[in-house]
Amino acid sequence: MDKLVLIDGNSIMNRAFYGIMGSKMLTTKDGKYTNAIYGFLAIMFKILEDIKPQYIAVAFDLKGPTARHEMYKEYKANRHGMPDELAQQMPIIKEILKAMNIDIIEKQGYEGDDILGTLAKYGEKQGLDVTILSGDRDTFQLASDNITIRIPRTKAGKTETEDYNRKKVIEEYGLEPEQLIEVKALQGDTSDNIPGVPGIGPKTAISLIQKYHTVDELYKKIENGEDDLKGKQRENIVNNKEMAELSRKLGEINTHVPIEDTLEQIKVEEWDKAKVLEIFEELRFNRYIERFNLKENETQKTTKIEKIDVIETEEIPELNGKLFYYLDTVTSNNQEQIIKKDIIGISIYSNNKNYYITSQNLNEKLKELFENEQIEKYGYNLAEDYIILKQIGITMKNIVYDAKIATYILNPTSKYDLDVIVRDYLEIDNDEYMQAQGVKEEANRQTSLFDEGKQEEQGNKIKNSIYAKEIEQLSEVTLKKLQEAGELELFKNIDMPTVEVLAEMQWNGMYLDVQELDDYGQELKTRLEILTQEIYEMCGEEFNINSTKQLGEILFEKLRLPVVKKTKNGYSTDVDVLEKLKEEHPVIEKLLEYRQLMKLNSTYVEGMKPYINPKTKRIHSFFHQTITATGRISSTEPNLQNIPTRFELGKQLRKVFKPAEGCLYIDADYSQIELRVLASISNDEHMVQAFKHGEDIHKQAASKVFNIPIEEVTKEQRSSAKAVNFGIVYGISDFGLGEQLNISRKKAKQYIDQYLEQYSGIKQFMSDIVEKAKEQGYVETLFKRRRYIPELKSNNYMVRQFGQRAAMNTPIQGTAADIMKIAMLHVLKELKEKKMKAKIVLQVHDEMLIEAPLDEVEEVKTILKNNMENACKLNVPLIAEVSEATNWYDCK
DNA sequence: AACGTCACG
DNA sequence: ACGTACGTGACGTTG
Repeated sequence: MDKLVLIDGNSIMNRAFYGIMGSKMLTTKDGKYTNAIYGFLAIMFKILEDIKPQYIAVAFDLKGPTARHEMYKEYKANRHGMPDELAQQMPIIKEILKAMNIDIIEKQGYEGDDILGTLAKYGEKQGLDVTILSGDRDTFQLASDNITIRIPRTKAGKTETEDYNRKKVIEEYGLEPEQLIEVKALQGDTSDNIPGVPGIGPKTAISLIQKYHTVDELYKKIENGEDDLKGKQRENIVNNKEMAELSRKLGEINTHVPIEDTLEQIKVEEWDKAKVLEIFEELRFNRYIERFNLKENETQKTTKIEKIDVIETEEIPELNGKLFYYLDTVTSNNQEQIIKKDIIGISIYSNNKNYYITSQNLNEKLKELFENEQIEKYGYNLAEDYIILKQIGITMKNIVYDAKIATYILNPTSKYDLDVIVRDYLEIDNDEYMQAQGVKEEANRQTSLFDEGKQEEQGNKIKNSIYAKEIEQLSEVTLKKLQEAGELELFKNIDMPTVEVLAEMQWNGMYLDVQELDDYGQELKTRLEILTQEIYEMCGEEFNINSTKQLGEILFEKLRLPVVKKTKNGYSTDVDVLEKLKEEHPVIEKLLEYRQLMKLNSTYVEGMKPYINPKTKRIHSFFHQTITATGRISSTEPNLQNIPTRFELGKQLRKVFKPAEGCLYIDADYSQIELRVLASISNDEHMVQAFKHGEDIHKQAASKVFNIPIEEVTKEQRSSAKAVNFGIVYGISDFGLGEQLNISRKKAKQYIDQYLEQYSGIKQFMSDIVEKAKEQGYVETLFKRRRYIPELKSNNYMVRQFGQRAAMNTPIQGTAADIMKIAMLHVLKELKEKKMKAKIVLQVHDEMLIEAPLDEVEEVKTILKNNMENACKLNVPLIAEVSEATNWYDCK
């Protein structure tokens, strides 16, 4: 029997988009998304292989209302349009299908489902065996003996499929496929916003239809009093007859769409191979190009995967001054380690050969390699290696190239798993690479029977050797690209040296007094107990205060407080809302305090404890250099960059962070660094003057915004102007400023207009930078750090607006981040040169914290101040405020 | 896994 | 008519 495959284009694209997104977002060079296309094709090729159909067609939805919207204007009203990243992929998949001569069927006013249904029934009549590929279970109503619905299921990352024909539907639902329409009529469908009958879920709906067969019959029986329904349920069904009937119409797939396409047109044909190849090359779908031999006519550029031959040795090979390496590590359960990994070997790539070194005295070999200042180190994620080596007493020297950092600088808004960057920059698929090596492994297995562990060990050696080799290849490719982008200096002079600074910071860690932390936590917990009881009492019942859902119900339904703001799932109960409700009910104040204490206790007391290293009694946070879009550092496990400071109670926590015995903390803060950067790069006359003359910048802004002499500026006006200054840095919007200052949008707009009128240089800078960003597709910091902003090209207004703000903010935030990095590495350099014992222990964007022995305090203060203030030359002075104290709290 | 909330610069 | 300030990370709840 001939076979017909019908694909629901939108639903499969959706599945593919969300399915592949989690693991790794596929993109082309210029940042276009391709993950949905890739996934769609994977699913389609699979079904073509399985079924080998003679006929195939793909249905897509067109934009615009359908017959269902006419019946019910709320239909799919809860759907927000597909995300831009997906929408961009739709025209491309259609182009590919065209090149494959696969018929695309779209029909204005009809949904994909209707087209599929019509074709399926038509095909069945023509005596074909039909398979519908869809991610949507609604299509089950189409199942018959000759029509099968195939549903892809993602199970633990793997895509499996499940087939539903008439028999399977009856097994699972106990109903004929057509009866599922009746079920949906009662049950409704939240995803399509089909109402159904309130209070009836899937279980009840199915059992009702099993008993009454159809909605029509159900209501007939009720009219005749022949039903055996009771109570609330009967009432609901009776009262919602119209809804049920409407829902039935909405849920039924129309199998009578006027479609002109003939069987002849949907016949499977040969591809236009040249065209398909062209598109696949652009998308860099090398896997598919190979699989379908699309290059057969071209000069056989045999992308034959070479075999990796690993030379196992105890000796260090000839290196030519460069070490391309990848450490072989195993997880350690030694809780005293900062990074719980132990080195068991090292893969080295040199002179086109792969070496794997393991020996009785591996550590000695490693020391010889890594402490040798003559050998340049090339690797991946060296900050981690730095610590792992440090744990066995080795200090890595001459760090030159980190593939993670290089690719981060080339594009700070993507992912940097080694396998991903290898695919992006070398066009190598490591899975395939490994598999190709597996053949050798397979052969091994037959000659001698190794145990499982040995096999795995062998696999790891090969894998690590592939990595070591790829690091060499990556360095060639990315250094060239960095040069082309004008980012090589940034890479060499700023970001690479920063690797060591951050690794040192993690290694040093911050000491904290556990006893004091515990006492602090105890006080919080005692107070929380009391608050909890008080809140229960004032609300007249016990509930989970941490649940916004439950809290919302209590506040806005039980206590009938006015609803200030909504979230997409219900009532908002955030601080802004609670602050506005303070006068309405005494419980609000308690809630605000509860929230504050809860945060402090769970995040900062309990959350901190597990990270205290039992041996050093310190916290060794990770400082990530490749996370932010702007070049800032981020901190995790735990985040030490967001320890409370704005409110006194929270700030107290900083008292538990202390320097070691015989040491002091020296803390240095840049004053207004972002506004100074803005002044400098915009070269705005007034702002530059203000900073040159050491004026109060917010006060000056107030005098300009409110058009009054500087002496007459009130506290409130200064604080409003401060908010405007912040807003400017963020890429201002009248709404945002209004929200922040609790003033009308109109008023906020006045402030902004007045501000930009006065600071005309800033106004100019803002429009120039957006213009430039649109033109080039990226913005740059003073030190040439790039951020691509594809959002500017979006068809979505909101996304475009965001792109504009990012274009304005990134040069400012990013330049400030660059300056801080420079300052840090100069500070560390000087400390090292002078052989001082002082250590950098923390960076918080514009703040640097150093732990210094008493006798070094004065010198460290000078070093900090000098290096921070002279990190670079701007049109305005850079000011660093330095303080010292016996704990972090007292650093002012 | 996503959301709401809240901590920081 | 829509829904917004930039950049982060962690926690608890809920689906």
